[in-house]
Amino acid sequence: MPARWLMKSEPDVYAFADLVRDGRTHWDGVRNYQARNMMRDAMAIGDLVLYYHSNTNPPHVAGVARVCKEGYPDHTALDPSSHYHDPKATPENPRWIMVDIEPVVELVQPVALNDIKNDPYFEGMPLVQRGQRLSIQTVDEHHFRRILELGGLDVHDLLGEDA
DNA sequence: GCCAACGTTGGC
DNA sequence: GCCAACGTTGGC
Repeated sequence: MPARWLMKSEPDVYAFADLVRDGRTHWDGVRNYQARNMMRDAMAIGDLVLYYHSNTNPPHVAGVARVCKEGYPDHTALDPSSHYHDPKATPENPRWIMVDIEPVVELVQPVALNDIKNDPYFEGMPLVQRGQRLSIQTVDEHHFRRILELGGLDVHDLLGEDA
């Protein structure tokens, strides 16, 4: 069973529509060890991702993406001209890791953070926990499915299951 | 723009 | 290894 994830992006920086336009992207710029470790150790090709828009009103899940390349060095850490440059990164020890993702489908209806917060079904989901800032989070299967439903998608169809 | 929560840095 | 200072995240 592939794992389920949630990845945050500010739509002004890189929205789900940008991912759809590009067809695929490097998830560069992650500079948090917990998030890095998940990309390095746990994310696998085929894993599905809830694409979450943060720092927008309202914050919401916008679409579904899929991991299409597993963890490898984030070259922006080595690039002095990059906003994500890290002087402590070296080619021998690149320090930061990224994965590639590709779009699967946009939600028919975006699922707002508030709707997730107000639904007891999502109790315990990291996204709604106080102080949770991680830009990459694991998502339980039942939470994942419920988000897709609320987003107006056919879950069985999307996951390739018999109805 | 505010600020709570949290992570990182670096002096000691 | 402690912890104060500082930076970032991200909802509101």
